[in-house]
Amino acid sequence: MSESLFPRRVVDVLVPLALDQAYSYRVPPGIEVAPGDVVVVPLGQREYTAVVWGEGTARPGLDNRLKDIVAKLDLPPLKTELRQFIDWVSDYTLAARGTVLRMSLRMGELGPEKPRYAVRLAGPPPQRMTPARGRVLALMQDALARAKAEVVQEAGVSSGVIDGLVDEGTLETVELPPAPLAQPPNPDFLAPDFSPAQRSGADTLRETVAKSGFSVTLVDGVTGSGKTEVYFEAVAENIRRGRQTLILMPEIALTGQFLDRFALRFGVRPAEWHSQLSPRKRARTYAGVTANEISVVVGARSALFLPYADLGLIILDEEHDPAYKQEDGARYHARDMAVVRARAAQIPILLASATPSVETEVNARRNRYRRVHLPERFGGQLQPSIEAIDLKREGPARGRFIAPRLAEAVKIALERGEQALLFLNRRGYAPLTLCRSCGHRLQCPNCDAWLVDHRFKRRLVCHLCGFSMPPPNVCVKCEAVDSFAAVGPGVERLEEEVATLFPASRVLVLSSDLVESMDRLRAELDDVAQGRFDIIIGTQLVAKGHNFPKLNLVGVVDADLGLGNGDPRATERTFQLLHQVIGRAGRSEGFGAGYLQTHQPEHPVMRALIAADREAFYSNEIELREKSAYPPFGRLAGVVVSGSDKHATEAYARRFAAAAPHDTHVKVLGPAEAPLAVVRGRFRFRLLAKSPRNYDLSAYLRDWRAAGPKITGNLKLEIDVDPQNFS
DNA sequence: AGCACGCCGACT
DNA sequence: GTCGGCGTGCTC
Repeated sequence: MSESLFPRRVVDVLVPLALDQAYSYRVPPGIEVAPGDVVVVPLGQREYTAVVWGEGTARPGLDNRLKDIVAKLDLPPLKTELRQFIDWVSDYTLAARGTVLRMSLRMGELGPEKPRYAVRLAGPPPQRMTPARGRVLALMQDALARAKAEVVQEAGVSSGVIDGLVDEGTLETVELPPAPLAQPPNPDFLAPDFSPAQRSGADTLRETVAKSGFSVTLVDGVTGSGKTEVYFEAVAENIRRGRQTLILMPEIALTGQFLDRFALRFGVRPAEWHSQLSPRKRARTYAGVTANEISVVVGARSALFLPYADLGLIILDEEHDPAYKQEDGARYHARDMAVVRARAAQIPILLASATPSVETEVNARRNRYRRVHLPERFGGQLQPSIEAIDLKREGPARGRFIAPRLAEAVKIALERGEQALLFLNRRGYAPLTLCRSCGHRLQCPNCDAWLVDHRFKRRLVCHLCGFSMPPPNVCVKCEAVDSFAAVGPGVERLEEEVATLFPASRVLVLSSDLVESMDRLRAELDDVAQGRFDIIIGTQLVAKGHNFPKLNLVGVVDADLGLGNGDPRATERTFQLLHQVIGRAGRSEGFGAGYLQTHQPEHPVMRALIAADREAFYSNEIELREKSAYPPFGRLAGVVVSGSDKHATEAYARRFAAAAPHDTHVKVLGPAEAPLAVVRGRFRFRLLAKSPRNYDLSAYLRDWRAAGPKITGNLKLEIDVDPQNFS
C-alpha cells in the first residue's frame, strides 16, 4: 500500500563490470543518494560497490523487477568532472562504461586498519636481569614507544625477550596510530639553483599553474637539461595553492631515482600509485587521495582515473613513451586521456619530453600547445657526439656483432676508467635457431614466431605466449644430431663477445627477463651508478630514466632493429628510443659519445641523430604523415578478429568488413592476416579504418560493431581507437 | 566479472 | 544412469 502512495525514488547505478549500461535501483527509506555517491547494490548473486550515475530512467516493464540499493558508503562522491571523464573515455575507446569506472574504484580492501603495536617502559625492572634485557631497558629508558621490530633491531635481541619483559610488567604494549601515508611535501624545502633558461621556464610554468584553467604545455628539454627540476617548480606552486598534483610516469617500477629527486626538492617522497601496490597501501593511498590528505601522486597510467578531491595539475613525464598506451582491457592512450581529464577539470597539464611524440610536436608547432624549451644541458655539458658505423663497410667479422671501431672506443673508455653501455633491444642469446643440415627453424607451436634461445635459462622461449622448451639436440625435421646454429645476436650473446674482447672488465647484462625483483633491479642500477661495473649490456630497460655518472660511451649494436617492418610509427619510435639511450652518455662529465651500428646510415632517423638535428627529423616525419593522412592529420582505428579456427575467423572478419556502414569519410582496409598471424593458438586478422581528423570515428565504429554479425564460438573482436601497435 | 543454465562426452 | 567440461547469455 505504502508503495503506491509513496513510490520510491529510482536512480541509475553504474556497476564496475563489463556493462555499458547503468542499471536502475530503488532508493530505500533512510538512504539519501545523489549522483556520484558510492553505493552497494545487489546484482545477480552478489553485491557490488558501484556509483550512482544519474536519475532513474523510466523503463516500463522493468519497474517490478527493480532491486533496492543496499547501502551508501561513507566516501566522498565521484565528482561530476570524473563521471564526465569516465563517460568520455568509454565513448571514445568503445570500452564498456563499467570497465572504465572500474579503474576509478580500485580502492582495494577498505575496512579497519590492521593495528600496529609498539612497546614502552611501564614498570620496575624485572626480577631477573639478563644482558639482553639490559640492552632493551637501556634503549627504552627515554619512555618513548617503539615498534617491536625496531627494538629487536636496535637492541639486538629476539622478540621473546621483549615478550618476557611485557609479561613481567616492565614494558607495556600500546597501539599506534597508522603510519602517515605521505608527509606533506614542503614547496620551499630546497631552493633550486637554475640557469637563466631554466629560471625562465620555471617562471612560465609557475604562472601557468597560478593562472589555473585548462592549458597544455610541452616541456621540451633534452636529457640532462633539468626539465624535471623545472617542472618541480610548477608542482611547488600547486602545493602552495593547496591543490593536488598527479605526475604520470610510463613505468613506475623504474622511478627510484625520480622519487629521490622529488625528496631532495620537497623533503619527502611522494605517494605512489601502480599495479604492484600492496592491497593495504592501495586502500590507504586511495582514501588519502579522495580525502585530500595526499597532495602529490606519482603514478602509472591507472593513476589518471583516481577520484582526486581537488586535482589542480597533471604532469606527464616522457610523454612520447609507448608504455602510455594500454593494450589490454580498455584500450586508451594515457597522454590523450590526461589532456581530456585536464580539460574536464579545467586545470593545466604539462607534457615533458626530450623527443615529443609527433602528435604533440604538431600541436606545439601549430600553437595549440604552449612550448617551454630548455635547450641546454645543465652546467654547460655538451650533447654526446654521435657517429654511425656503416655495417656494410666496416662491420664485424661473421658471427661477431661489435664492429672494430666500436670495440676500440669501448677499449679507450675502459682505459680512462669510464663505463660503456652496449644497447641491443633483444632479450636472450639469439632470436633464431636453425638446423644447419636442413634449414629447419625452431618455431613456437602456438604462435607465428621463432623461439628465442635463452642460454642463461637453458631454454627456448616464445616471446609472444611464454611457451618454452629445453633446447633439443636432434633436429625434429631431418633428425641430424647437434646441427643447430644460433642466428643473430641477443644481449646474452653479446656478453659472450664482450667477455672475449675485454676479459678483465666487469660486465652486467640488464634485461627484463633477468630481473628477479624490483628491489634487486634498483640495487643493480645503483651498483652501475656507483661504478661497480665497466660494461653494461642492456635492452630498453636501460634507456629509461637512470643517471650513470661514469657512463660516457653508448654503442647501439643494431640501430636498424625496429625499422622497416611496415609499422607506421617505427621511425618515430626508433628515433625516440635511440635518442634516449644515447642521452645516457656523458651526463656528468660532459664528453658523451654515441655509436650507431647501422646498415642504412643514410636513413632519415640516423641522419637526424648524427647531425643532432631534431627539427629535421620532425619536419620530415610530419610531412610524411600529412601526405598520407596518418595521425595526427587523420584518424585510425584497428580491428582485430581472432579465433582458434582459422577459416571461421577469416570468414567472420570478411562478414564483419562487409557490414561496415557506408560513409564517404571512412575508408575500411582489410581484412588481412595480421603481422602476428597466430598468437597463443589463435589466428588473427586485421582491419583498419581511416577517417579525416575532424570526424567522429568512435561513433562510426559503434555503429559498425552494432551492425556486424553476432560473435559465436571463441571468436573475439577487438577495437583499438588510435592504435600505436600494428602487429 | 560472476554465475547459472544447458548441452555433450566419460566415469562411478 | 550422473558428473563435469565449457560455450552462452544475463545481471536493474
